Amino acid sequence: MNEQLQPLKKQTREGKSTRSGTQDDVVYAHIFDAILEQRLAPGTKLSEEALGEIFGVSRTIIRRALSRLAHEGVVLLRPNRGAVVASPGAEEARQIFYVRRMIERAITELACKNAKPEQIAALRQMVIDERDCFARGDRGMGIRLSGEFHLKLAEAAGNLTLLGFLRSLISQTSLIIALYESNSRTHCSDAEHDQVIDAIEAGNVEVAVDLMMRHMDSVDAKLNLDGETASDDLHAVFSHLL
Amino acid sequence: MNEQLQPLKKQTREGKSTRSGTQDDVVYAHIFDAILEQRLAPGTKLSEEALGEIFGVSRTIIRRALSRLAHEGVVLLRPNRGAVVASPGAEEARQIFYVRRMIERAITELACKNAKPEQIAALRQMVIDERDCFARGDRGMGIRLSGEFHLKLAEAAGNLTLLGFLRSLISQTSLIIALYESNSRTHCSDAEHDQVIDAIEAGNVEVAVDLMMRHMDSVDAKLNLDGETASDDLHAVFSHLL
DNA sequence: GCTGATCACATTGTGTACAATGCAAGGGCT
DNA sequence: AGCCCTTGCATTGTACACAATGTGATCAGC
Repeated sequence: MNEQLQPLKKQTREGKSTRSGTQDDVVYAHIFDAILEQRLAPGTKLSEEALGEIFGVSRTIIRRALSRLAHEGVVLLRPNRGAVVASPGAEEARQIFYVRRMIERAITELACKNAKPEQIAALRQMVIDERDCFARGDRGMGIRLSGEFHLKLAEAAGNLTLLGFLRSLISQTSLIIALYESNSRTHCSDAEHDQVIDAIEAGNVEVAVDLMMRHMDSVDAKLNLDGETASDDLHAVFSHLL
Repeated sequence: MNEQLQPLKKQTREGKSTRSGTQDDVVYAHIFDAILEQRLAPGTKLSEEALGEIFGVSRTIIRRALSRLAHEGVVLLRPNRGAVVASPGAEEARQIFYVRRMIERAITELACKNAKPEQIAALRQMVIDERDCFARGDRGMGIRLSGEFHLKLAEAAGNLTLLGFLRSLISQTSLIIALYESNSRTHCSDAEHDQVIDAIEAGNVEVAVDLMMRHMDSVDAKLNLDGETASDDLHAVFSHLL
């Protein structure tokens, strides 16, 4: 998925990001994907020079990308110490899930009111893509597509602020899932996504919210935040107060 | 509070921000304050070079500060076109208030459970400071102190994610208040803040949440988002599709 | 032998120069 | 006279060089 390490000098690939140019979007996306796909373990140091050499850009670009990632909570930026992949502890994870649940509830309610038919169609397509991805066994991509489904839903809700918040939440949630997932089963079971769409299309707010909440339940039911997380947790503790 | 426009070269003032060095914090705070105090009108172009000369730092610092401000929604960063002070439209403002109401409800609930006595004491002190500020007629400072009260409350709630979100929301809310406020009366009436603290200290969740929601009501009751906002709104429209 | 400080290296923070892009004014053409 | 193209300027985007800071190792002292 990311074997091209050429200079990628003037890649005009059009991302839908709101940022400045184009290059930092690419770098940002690559690092982000790498984290979600667990090719970058939490606590890993992200050297600016090394990344710059890898992507063929200067540290300026890397720095911007890291800054964005830090603001979204998937990277920890320590002054004069460099950046590391964030490693949220169990308590932090619980807090993030608490907020996400709240946001998702609001989004579901709003989506019932405001979702347009074309947006619902797009959502259904996303579920299909997601299913394909899981069928192919592409784990990292699956996590990301699950996230994008929820983002699309937030888009349909029509509240830009909520959309922005959810983007940040999903980034961190994905990281947490990658960290604490106990069962290797599907993460967001596509059936649940489908059911939510049905309820939204029918405009049934009560059912839609209930389904979404159950969906959230099933997500963090797959995590074992309570128990000890073996060496990972210990390592996380150390890198945390470091 | 911000009259010093000397080079401020090596100011070692220790901010509690999570960012990198120290300088961009200062620049960030100054620009932010200027926006809240309406010394920078919405739509105003924020030239990097000009700001750099004003603050005696290079464009690098300015750029970082603008990036932060953009991420918080008080500045709009247009690729290759520079940065301008954000000018949220009425609908955008309504969405922001909707989300803020939701977040504040959650924070109030959590604060009832988790607030420690020392934090409550700090909150009471903030109300006093706030009152002083309004008594002195310092409008911009008053708006910011009102915001900091809510932030302190979020801190007491003990959820870092909510705290981060509220920070962003307050920034934008303050901007909106500065834009759409109709009455020149007090913004967050300190009496309301005091009542909320009372309820939280008593651990009465129902009352606390109810008071907070009334507080929110009284805040956006002072805004006239519905009617035409005279020339300001028109100007906003133009700078928006620009 | 272990603890302590000092020095060298590596990495990040900042400033500046150059390149690219967008905008505006002026002139030529229709 | 109006429209379009070209050219020049202003501003942002990027890269690089220097300065500051943190880290680790070596060595002296207890």
